[in-house]
Amino acid sequence: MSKALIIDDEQQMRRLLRMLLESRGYEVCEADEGQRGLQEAAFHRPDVVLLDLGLPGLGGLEVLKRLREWSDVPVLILSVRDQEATKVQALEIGADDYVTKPFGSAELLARLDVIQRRRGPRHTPEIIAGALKVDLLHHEAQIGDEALKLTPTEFALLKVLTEHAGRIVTQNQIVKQVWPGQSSDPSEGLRVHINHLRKKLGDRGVRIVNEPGIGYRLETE
Amino acid sequence: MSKALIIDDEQQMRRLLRMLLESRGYEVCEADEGQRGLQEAAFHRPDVVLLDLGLPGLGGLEVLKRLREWSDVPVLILSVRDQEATKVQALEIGADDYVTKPFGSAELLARLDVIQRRRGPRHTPEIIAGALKVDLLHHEAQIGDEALKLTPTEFALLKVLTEHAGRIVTQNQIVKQVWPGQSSDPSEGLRVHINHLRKKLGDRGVRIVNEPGIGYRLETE
DNA sequence: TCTCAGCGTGAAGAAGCTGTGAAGCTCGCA
DNA sequence: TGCGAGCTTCACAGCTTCTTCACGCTGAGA
Repeated sequence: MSKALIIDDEQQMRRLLRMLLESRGYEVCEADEGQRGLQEAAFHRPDVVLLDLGLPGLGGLEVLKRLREWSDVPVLILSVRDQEATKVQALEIGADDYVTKPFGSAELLARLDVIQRRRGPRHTPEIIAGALKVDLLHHEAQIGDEALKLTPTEFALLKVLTEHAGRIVTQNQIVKQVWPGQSSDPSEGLRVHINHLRKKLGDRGVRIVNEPGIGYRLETE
Repeated sequence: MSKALIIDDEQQMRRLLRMLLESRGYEVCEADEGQRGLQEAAFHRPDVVLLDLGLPGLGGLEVLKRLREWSDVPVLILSVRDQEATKVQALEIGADDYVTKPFGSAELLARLDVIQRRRGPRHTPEIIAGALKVDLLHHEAQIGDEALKLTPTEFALLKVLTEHAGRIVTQNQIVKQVWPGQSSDPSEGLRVHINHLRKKLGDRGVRIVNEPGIGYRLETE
């Protein structure tokens, strides 16, 4: 699942974009101002950034320039300005696309797909913790050179734990990510899946530790 | 120096584009019709393609689709049509950008730079995995010396699996690549085509393994 | 020692997914 | 118009995975 960062000062627009992106399965974070946008980008490591040009304070182009100093993340510019010079400038600084408001939602989503697709097929997103490697693109996990055969739920569970390896993840956080949009409480089933996962991890230097009353923590040697 | 291929039926437009591109230092080749465009692409191996949608005969979208079967070359669509549905379709099939005529020349050049910035073209018209060879240019597949007689859908399916041979490809990824720009859900039919493909592969050291709830994996000996 | 909340574990039914044959549909072609 | 190849849809059996339940264990607190 991809993470998107919206940097736009208009709340209306942020809400619209959030709805659009979430309907596509994106995980969304927002910033209403340039400086904060850069912080969010550094913290959340989004897979794609939607950047408004007309920001107060630190302008959109300036944000883009600073972002490009340390990140290759695909950036789509949103702007009311339809002047060619502005577009060219943004694209030259390192934007991946430039869409003028108002825009069609389907086109926006399609262009988002394109700029992420273009990132290069060789780059496979993966999380590593000790000897454990979780390959998000191929839905595969392995310890050392040995592949783990996991069911979809077990994989999602391991992913959450590995993302925060070494730190406690609360049951609430786990349940929210593994069973999104669930109304009934699956924390009963969580125990069962933790059990299965532990068996499959075996005794190979990766273990799941319970923190009573709080949640679980993934430990590696 | 980059090579650019222009596929457009209007001579006026071709001349304009050629001037523009050559002023930027591109080496330019042209085609006035879709079929010829594909031949030129295979022969000259351009670094970027400018494709007009309104081609007579083989339409622009069809050209794009066929090109994408064996090449990752960046493609910029030029069109007089400004309808969102058309744009979305083109982008989903594999276009890298979509510019409506009339366009600003500086913007066009900037967008050309962008789409070349990221991707290294795949100029390998065949994929090999174990005893299996998939020839993308000629639409042929063979195991050992024995040719497989495949339908277009089966070929596309085998192509996706072979590109990631040994690794899981999710149903989502498969569907996106085999049925690009499809709105209805063909994952029902996916099972059927997998079934056909398995029968044609037979027992010759190449098999398709299901990973329940996730996708499929091509295994070779 | 008793009680109780939280956790681990096995088992079984429910729910969902896959393989497969067959029927219906579309489209190009003669 | 009829034909055939290929694609899609449907139904259903068999299998995998998920959920639920029951029960035992442990450690903290009274």
